[in-house]
Amino acid sequence: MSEQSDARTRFLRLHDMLRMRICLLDYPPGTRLSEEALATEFGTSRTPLRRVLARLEDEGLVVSQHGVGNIVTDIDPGEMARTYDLRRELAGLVGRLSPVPITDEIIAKASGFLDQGLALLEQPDIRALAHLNMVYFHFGTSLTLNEALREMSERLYYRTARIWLTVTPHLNLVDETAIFVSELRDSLSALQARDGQAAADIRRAHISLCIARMNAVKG
Amino acid sequence: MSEQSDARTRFLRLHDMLRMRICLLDYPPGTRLSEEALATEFGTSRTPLRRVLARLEDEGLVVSQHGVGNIVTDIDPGEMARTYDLRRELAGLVGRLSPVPITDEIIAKASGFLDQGLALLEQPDIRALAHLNMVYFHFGTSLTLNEALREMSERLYYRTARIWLTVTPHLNLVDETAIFVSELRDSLSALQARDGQAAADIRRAHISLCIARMNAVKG
DNA sequence: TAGGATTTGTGCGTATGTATT
DNA sequence: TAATACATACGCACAAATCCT
Repeated sequence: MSEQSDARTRFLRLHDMLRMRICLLDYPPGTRLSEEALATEFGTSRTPLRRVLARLEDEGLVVSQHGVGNIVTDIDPGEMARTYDLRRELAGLVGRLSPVPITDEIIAKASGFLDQGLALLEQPDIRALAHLNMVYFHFGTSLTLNEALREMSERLYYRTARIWLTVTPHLNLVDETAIFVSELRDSLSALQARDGQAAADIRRAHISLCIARMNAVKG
Repeated sequence: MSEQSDARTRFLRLHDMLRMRICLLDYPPGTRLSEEALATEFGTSRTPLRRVLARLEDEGLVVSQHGVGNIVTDIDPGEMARTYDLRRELAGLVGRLSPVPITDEIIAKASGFLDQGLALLEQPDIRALAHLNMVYFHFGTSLTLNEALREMSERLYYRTARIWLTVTPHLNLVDETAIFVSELRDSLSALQARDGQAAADIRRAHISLCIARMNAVKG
């Protein structure tokens, strides 16, 4: 079985939680993450938390300064734009490097995402939209067997996830939801045609469009 | 100035040293890296070393098992092949995503690498070749301003650096050196023409050829 | 400028897990 | 199976750095 050691399980859980809080802006840029406060909250000592914060620092989500604190990093628009450029290219590669065969199970998952997206259209919620986008992104990377491509894509996703949430309030939430739903619909169509490359190209195109919308807000 | 805190400087130094030892096969796969032994060697306690080992684990170079040790990871040929596939694509992207203008200084550096390569032809040395390859790789990634692309490329480089060293003994060292020198020569020519995309394409092509040579050994 | 409050970094003793005898 | 040896994981006390008064 895929038993995990207790320590590793806790590490992964804490890392996921903190990363989620950062990416959903529960901890906006500049927030100080106190080791002692978090240790108290999670019922551990500082030591395991320091391991988690170290990884978040490696991932570029916090910076740790001796005598100051663990500070959630700021979002540099220029760097975010360049990171999106790379994410766009990686999204296309998912269809070309070791793509998985499209199974009925995959199509069912895509169909499920579309249902959830349609539900969000009825009852728009930026936080739920961000969460669905995150889960859908993982689904997208699961369509390649190239482990390195998956890892890099996800790493970059979490580094840029926040910028979308900060910009969307300036856009129209309903519009953004509709755009996302149309992506889900296009993606499902491509997968139903058993065309993984087309599905990847659709995600690639939508990243391009997302970049354009964010640039429009900036300008 | 770019002052670094003492702790961070030490962390980076230890991380570089251990990563180098792993990638140059001073620590072959399966080696156990004892926290206490390393702490004694570097004159620290185990705590800072655990931070370094944690990062090496995040990078996929070691796995840490409670009660067992920090073990240098094994090299899975299939995963290495897929990682090389991605490295090849990223090498091409360096020429397209935020490429730096080619300056005389850059050309001078490339010229210096060629000189060092030629010196290695006179006196072949697999270890020196591996080291020059590493420095040249960093030079290659410095030709893009896209930070994420640089980071991902380097991360993947260190993950695959070992497979080349394990395969080369089965190839001909002089031949491999000559191939590398020809890459340096082609790269210099492209840069002298101020064509960064051509330089990136050359690196991309050489990664393809390297994959082919390694596959030939395997078969 | 100096000093105290607060934070992260370090060192070490102990708990916990693993492998071997 | 149990006991022993030895490894990493953890918690805590203290050192070092920073900030504010």
